[in-house]
Order: sequence, then structure tokens, then C-alpha cells
Amino acid sequence: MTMNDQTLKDSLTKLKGTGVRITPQRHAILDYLIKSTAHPTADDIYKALEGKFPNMSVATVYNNLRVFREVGLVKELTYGDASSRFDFWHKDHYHIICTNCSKMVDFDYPGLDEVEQLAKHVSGFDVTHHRLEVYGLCPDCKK
Amino acid sequence: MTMNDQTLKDSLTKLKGTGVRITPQRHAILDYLIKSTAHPTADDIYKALEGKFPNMSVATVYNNLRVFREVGLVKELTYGDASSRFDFWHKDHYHIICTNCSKMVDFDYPGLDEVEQLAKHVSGFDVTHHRLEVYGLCPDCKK
DNA sequence: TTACTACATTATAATCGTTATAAAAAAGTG
DNA sequence: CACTTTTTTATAACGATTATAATGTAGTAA
Repeated sequence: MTMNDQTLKDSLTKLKGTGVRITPQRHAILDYLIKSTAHPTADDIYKALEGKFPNMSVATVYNNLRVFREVGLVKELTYGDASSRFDFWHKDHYHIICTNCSKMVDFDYPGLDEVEQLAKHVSGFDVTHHRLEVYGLCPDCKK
Repeated sequence: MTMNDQTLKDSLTKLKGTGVRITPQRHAILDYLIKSTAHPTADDIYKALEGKFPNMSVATVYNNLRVFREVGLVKELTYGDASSRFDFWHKDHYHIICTNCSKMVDFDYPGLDEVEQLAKHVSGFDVTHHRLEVYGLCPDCKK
């Protein structure tokens, strides 16, 4: 069993545990998200699966992405462009994004706890999480 | 002359310098953005100015926000919710955002240069800037 | 001041991502 | 297998943003 298979199995177990039914569509969307490294939009997912599910509705994709997000399996990314992108929540990491072609590369960075502490102190908020992205020109677009 | 007046004057000079004509609408939108601390949406701005410009089109607001963004006077903020928010670029700062009521508080934090360096090293990108937000529950919503 | 020209504004329609609705289908349980 | 509840589908609605074409105006130079 590959690592991705294991991740899928764990995810399905987690879903069942929260009372979410496992449909073939959900299975396929999750599988696609786990394997993807491309930060797909809802439409990307819809198109990728229309071979296997010719009758699937876009609404199904959106509904399930929302379910996955609520359960914490998937992260929704909103950048400047029109549509949201969805990442399977493999583990916390950051993105660097090309301002010309939108290519994304993942990178890790040890926690920005200090920033969260400062923000908490300044604002009086109960801090839960943060979001960070770095922007620039990718090697291809430099030319 | 107040600080805001000076900022407005400087902004108009900057616009003229790039060949952008100063119309009453542009003047008013800039003025509103400079004074605002509320991170308004395009519609907020439209509504706020309809008293002064009963015939102004939403398209004018959007067009000019794009112009201001391209010139570097205004920053566009895209969060999960439906519409973008626009900030006059007073100086770089970060936001902490309430996940319940969307209230925003500004805070400063000395540069995250180290993060940019790491991202550059990992990805080979030419880094230009980054974006960071902190999320949590504001004092009012804790109750 | 006037006249000119390029750029801006307006009004409107179109577009596109996303969500709501209601009927039909299927998952899970006993 | 039958039942109940959730899910899917198909479609329409929605809301933010952009495109279009006609009209108006800022800036400029005579």
C-alpha cells in the first residue's frame, strides 16, 4: 500500500467518524486531491473526473470540497485570481507564487509563533492560525 | 494641511506623473481610501460616494481601483469571502482578522526577510514581496 | 478662451465562480 | 430487503467583476 493509499484510507475513516457517507464521488475527489500537487480549482477537479463520472454536477464538487474543508481534510486557498484553489492538508506548509504565471512551489518554515504572539498582544484576539505567502518571479518567467 | 491632505496631494502628483488624468471621481475615491480605516469593498466605496456622485457607475470604482493598484497607491486584499477589499498603501503592515465577524486590526512586525530568503533558496524564484495574515477571535466574539 | 483629442465615465449587458432548490438516487442500518 | 436520511443531479439564481459602446470631459496647445 502506497503512502497515498494510506492517506486516502485514513481520510475515509475520518470522514465516517464524523457521520459523512462515503460515495464514489467523494472517494474520487479525495483521491484526486491527495495525489495532486497542482493546487487545483473546483473546475479542475470537475474536469479531471468527468471521464469517470459523466453525470457528476459541479455542485457535487463544491459541496464536497466544503465538507472536506469543514472536517479539516482540505484547505481552501484564495488568491487574487478568480477562483479558489484546494489543497489536501498533507501538513502545514507555505507557498511561493509566481506573479507572472501563477506557478506555486511549496516550502516549509518553522512556526511563526512569534508573529502570532505579537498579534495577540496588540489586538486582544484569541489567535487560531495564520496565513503566509511569498511572491516573486519563477525561474522560467525571469527570462 | 492635515497629514491626509498631504497624502492625497502626493498621490495626485504621483498619478499625474504616470499620465493618469485627475477626475473628480478619482479624487473622491482616493480621498475616501486615504481616510478609511475599514478596508472597504468596491461596493462600500460606491455606496459611500453616491451622495456626491449620484450618476457614478460601479465600473468607475472598479476601473479606478485597478488604476490605483497598478500605480502602487492601493493594495487589493482577497480573503475567503466574496469580494476584495482595498487599502490605501499607507505603509506595509499586517492584519489580524476575526474568523467570526471579520473585524480587522492592523499590526506591524519587523520584516520577514528570513522567510523570503528561505523561499528564494528553495524555489529559485526572484522574491518580490509576501503576504501574511493572522486569524483568531476578536474580544467581542469571544463572549 | 477655444477647439481638439485621447482618455474617462456611464449605462448596460455579459461573464464567471459559486450557491440554492427540488426531485431523484443511493448509503448505511436494522 | 426495506427504510430513513443524506447525497447527487440538473437547473436556476446570485453576486462580484468585467466588457462594450456611446457620451462626456481633462489636459493641452493654438
